Amino acid sequence: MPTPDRTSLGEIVAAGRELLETEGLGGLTMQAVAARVGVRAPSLYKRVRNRAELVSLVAEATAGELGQRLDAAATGTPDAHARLLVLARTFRGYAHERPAAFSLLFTPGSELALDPDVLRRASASMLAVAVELSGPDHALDAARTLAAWANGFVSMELSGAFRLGGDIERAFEFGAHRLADALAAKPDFGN
Amino acid sequence: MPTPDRTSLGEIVAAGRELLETEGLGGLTMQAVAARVGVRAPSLYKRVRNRAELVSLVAEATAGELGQRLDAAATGTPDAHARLLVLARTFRGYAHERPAAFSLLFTPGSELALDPDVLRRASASMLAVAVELSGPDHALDAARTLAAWANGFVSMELSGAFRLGGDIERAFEFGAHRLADALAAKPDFGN
DNA sequence: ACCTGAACACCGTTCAAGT
DNA sequence: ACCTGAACACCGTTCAAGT
Repeated sequence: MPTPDRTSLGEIVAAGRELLETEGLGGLTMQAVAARVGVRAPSLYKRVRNRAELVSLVAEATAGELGQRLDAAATGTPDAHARLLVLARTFRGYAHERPAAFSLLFTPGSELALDPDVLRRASASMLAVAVELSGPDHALDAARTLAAWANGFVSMELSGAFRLGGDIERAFEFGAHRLADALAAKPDFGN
Repeated sequence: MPTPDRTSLGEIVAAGRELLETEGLGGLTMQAVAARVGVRAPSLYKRVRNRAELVSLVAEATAGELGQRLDAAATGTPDAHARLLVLARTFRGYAHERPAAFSLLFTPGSELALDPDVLRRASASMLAVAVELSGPDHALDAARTLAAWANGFVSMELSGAFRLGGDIERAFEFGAHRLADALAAKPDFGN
């Protein structure tokens, strides 16, 4: 005897994202998600294999949203040097807006199962600016340098690792400007 | 009626570090730690307030060890430019050696309670090389740029975020060399 | 075909009782 | 003074039984 669905995968993932941001990853429990969508915990297993898969879907949604923000920011800044600065600030702004989601996405060794296509789209704008700045030969190296710095800076900032005082805003701008200069194509001396 | 101690805080932290590396953070349970030191779980609460404190102590031990490695590597490389490269490679080497401990230490938003003194010592060698390279005015900014890049690079590497092929070794060396150049003091144009 | 209560294994943590 | 079993609240997950 078929029954009308009382929830959906989209609703479940949305509930997971809300709980992540309000209660932290520890508060993202199957029971809390179930309560939020008006169902009992065992019912979630009809849409999701287990909690790990749900957490991965939440992270994937975050990656997609971050990628859209970066794309939107890149559009309308034709100059590559200026665009790198805009991308860096947008990346950091998103992390401040959704710190828990950002932490989840960039936690090292997290065993997340993310769709490669979503990841590709999320990093496309950074790769594009790297191609323009440093030329095709070192584009991948340059993109990885940029992504590593931005990710590392915001991760350390969010975890309170910058404890020696000073102006964090200024440190970020310093890094962004120095990187934009450093990644620009240089004459090739053979390495 | 006093009883001879059957374990110690040092033994407990050591057991925690072993479990972290072999079983992951999820395998670092109070019961597993207790079993490893030959005691029952409730006894651990005589030495440690709760699991969160034990995890913080494990992370702190990691920070201390990493700092020692960096100090040892810095000693004996007087040239600042070369020393930055050595420090970066040592940092990455340690992360590869103890990936789970590294991940724990640098997980953003982890709520770890770390001794500020241990953290200061762990970052001292990076700060010193930044002072030498970029002068006192921008030393803190430069150190943060360097630490952010190194941390971000290794974090992304460990979480498998570099999925576009290419030579990761080369990307690391590229970043290290470009940063060493970029952080060197430049004439001050007023910003 | 979806939803549920009951059950299981496993956590962290507390505490009275042992020695 | 340390250690323990028992107990509690809370997880994730499975499954037979309901509709």
